[in-house]
Amino acid sequence: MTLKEATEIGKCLSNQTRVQIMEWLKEPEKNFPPHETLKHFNDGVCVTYIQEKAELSQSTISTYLSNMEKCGILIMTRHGKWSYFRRNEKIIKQYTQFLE
Amino acid sequence: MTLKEATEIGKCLSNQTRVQIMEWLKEPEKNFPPHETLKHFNDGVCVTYIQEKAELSQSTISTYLSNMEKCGILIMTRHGKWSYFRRNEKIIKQYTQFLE
DNA sequence: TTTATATATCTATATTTATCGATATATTGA
DNA sequence: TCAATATATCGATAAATATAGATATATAAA
Repeated sequence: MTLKEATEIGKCLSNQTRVQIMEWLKEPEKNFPPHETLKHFNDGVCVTYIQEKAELSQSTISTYLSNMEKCGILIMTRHGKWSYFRRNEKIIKQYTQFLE
Repeated sequence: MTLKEATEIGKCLSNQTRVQIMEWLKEPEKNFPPHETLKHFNDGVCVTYIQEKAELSQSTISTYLSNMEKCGILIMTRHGKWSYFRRNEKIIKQYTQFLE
C-alpha cells in the first residue's frame, strides 16, 4: 500500500458517519432489516437502508459509498436496480498493517 | 475506542503529510539526523527536524503534531526547549483493532 | 538579565469537504 | 412502452481544513 492510497482511505475514515457505516457493515444482519429481494447479506447492504439509518440525504450517502469503494475499503455488487455494499476486509487489513 | 475517538484519529490520518510523518517516525534513526542534545530517539524526533523534512511551515507542523498528540497517536516529551514526538503504538493498535 | 532558539498560538485567506436539492440514468414491472 | 423505484451525478452553498506569517511563550546560553 502506497502513502497516497493510505491517505485516500484516511480521508474516507475522517468523518463520523462514514466510520459508523464501516462499523454497521461489520454486522449487517444486526444493523439492517432483511432485504426483500436478496435473502442474505453476502453482498452487503443496499444504499437505501444505509441512507435511512444514517439519516443523511440519498445523494450524500451515495457519494460516501462511491468514494469508499474507490479507495478500496468497500466492495460494491449490483443486483438489478440495487447496489449492495460490503466491507473489503483484505484492503482494510492492508491498511491497518500499513499503519502499524 | 469510541466512534468519536476513532474519527479524530481518522482526521489526523486524512492528510498525506501527516501519514508520512507517522511513517517516518517508525524509524527515526533512518529518517532523521541525530539530535545534538539527546543522543537517542527514545522520545522521538523534535519539531524542527520533522518540519524541515516535511517542508511545510513551522506553525503548520506544530499544529499537526499537537493534534496528532491530542487524538492519541503521538506522544510528546518535552526536554528543555525541545518537544519530541514519537508514535503511540498502543493507541495505534487500538485504532486498527477498532477498524478490523 | 539580555539574547537567541525552539515551539506554540493567533489571525487571516485559500482550498477542500459536507451536504443538499434537482436531475439524469438504469432497471424493473405493469 | 410507460411508470415507478433505486442509485448516481451535477451544481450550489455552507462549513471545515490547510497553510502561512506574525507574534507570544518558554527555555537555554551568554
